[in-house]
Amino acid sequence: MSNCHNHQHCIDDALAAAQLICQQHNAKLTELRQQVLLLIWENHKPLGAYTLIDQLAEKTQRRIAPPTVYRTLEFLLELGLIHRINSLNAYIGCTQPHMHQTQSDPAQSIQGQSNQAPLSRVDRHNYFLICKECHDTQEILDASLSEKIESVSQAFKFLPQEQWLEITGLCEECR
Amino acid sequence: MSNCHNHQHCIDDALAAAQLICQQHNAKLTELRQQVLLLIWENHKPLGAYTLIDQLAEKTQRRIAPPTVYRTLEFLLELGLIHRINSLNAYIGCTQPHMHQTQSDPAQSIQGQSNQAPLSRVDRHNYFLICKECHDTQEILDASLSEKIESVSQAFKFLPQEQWLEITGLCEECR
DNA sequence: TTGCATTCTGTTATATTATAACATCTACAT
DNA sequence: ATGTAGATGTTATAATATAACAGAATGCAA
Repeated sequence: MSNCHNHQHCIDDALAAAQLICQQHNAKLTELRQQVLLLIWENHKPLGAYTLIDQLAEKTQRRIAPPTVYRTLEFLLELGLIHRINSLNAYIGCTQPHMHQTQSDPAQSIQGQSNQAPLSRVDRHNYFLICKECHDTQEILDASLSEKIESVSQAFKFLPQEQWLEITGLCEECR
Repeated sequence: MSNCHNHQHCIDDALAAAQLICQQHNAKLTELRQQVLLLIWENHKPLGAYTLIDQLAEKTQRRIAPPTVYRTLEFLLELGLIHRINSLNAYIGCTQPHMHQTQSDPAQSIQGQSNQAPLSRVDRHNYFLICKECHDTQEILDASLSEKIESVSQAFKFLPQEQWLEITGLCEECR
C-alpha cells in the first residue's frame, strides 16, 4: 500500500491492463475472472484461495467451489496478471503484467490460443518484499537484480525458467 | 548431485556438521533427528514430508505420524541443517549450515536453549537452482548475490529477515 | 438457424500438506 | 528416587489443492 496512494486508481489500472492483455492473447476475461482479479486487487495483499472463495461468496451470494477458483487463478497466473507467493500459499496482483510477457516458448502457451501471442512462464520473475507485520507486499522490478540472478544462473550453467524471490521482514512503516 | 561426486562423503560431512552444530547450541541430535537428516541427505533431492514418512517406515519398520516428522523438520530448519523449498513443499539438506548462523536475534532461539548460542532465522538465505527435469537442486552461496538482494531491500527501506530465491529451469546436464 | 466444437463453469470426491491438543516417555539434575 | 524439561506418540482435524466427469455457454460453420 505504501506507494499506492490512490488505491482505486491501482484497481482501475489493473483491470484495464487485464482487459488489454486478454485481448492480446485472445483470452476471455469473463465475469468470474474479473471478479477474482478485482477481489485480489481490492485486498491489495496476498490472498489465499479459500479466503478468496469466502469473500467472493459474501459479494455475490454464491459460493464457488475450489476447483473453479483454482482454475481462475491458474488463468490469471498464465497471463501474468497475478503472482503466487509461495511462502504464503497466496496470490497477489501483478503491478506490471506487460513486463512479464515473453515470446520465448510457444509450447507452453495457454490452451487453444496457440495462434495468438503466446505467453509462457519461462523467464518469469516473481520478486517480493513481504512485511511480516502488516503483510504489505511490494513487488520488486529491478533490472539489475534480474541481471544478477541471470548471471549467477549462468555461472552454474543453469537455464532459468521461473524465478521466485521472496524476502520477508519489516517494511519501512513497521520497522 | 552434479558437483558432489562422492555422495557418501556429502552425507558423512553433513552428519558430522550436524553433530557439531547441535553441540554448539546444546541441542540433542536424537536418533529420530539423525534418521531424518540422513534420509534427506541420502535422497539428495528435495523431499516431501510424507515421502519422508514413507521412506522412514520402510527403513525402520515403524511409521512416524505427521506431527512427529514436522517437529523434526522444524528442529532441523531452526538449526539451519536443512532448507525448505517453498515452491515444492519439500526439504533439502543444507550444504553449509555454519554459513547460515547469526547471533542477531536471541528472541527467536529454540526452546530452552536461550543461554546457548542463539540461532535465528533472521537474515537466513535460501537460494536454489532447481532442475525441472532431474530435480537436482543446487544451493547457491554467493556473497555478491546476497549483497545485491540486501541493497535492493535497502532501496525499499525494507529490513530483510528470511530470504528465499528459487529458480526453476534446466541444469547443465538436462538442457 | 441449426448443429458442432470448444471453452468455461459446476459438482463431487479426494489427495496432499500441515497443525492443534493432549498423552506418554525418557534423560538428566538434584 | 524423583521432579522437570524436552522429546516423541496419538488422535483428530485444518488448510491447500486437484482429479474426473457433467453441464452450460459461446462462437463458428454449414
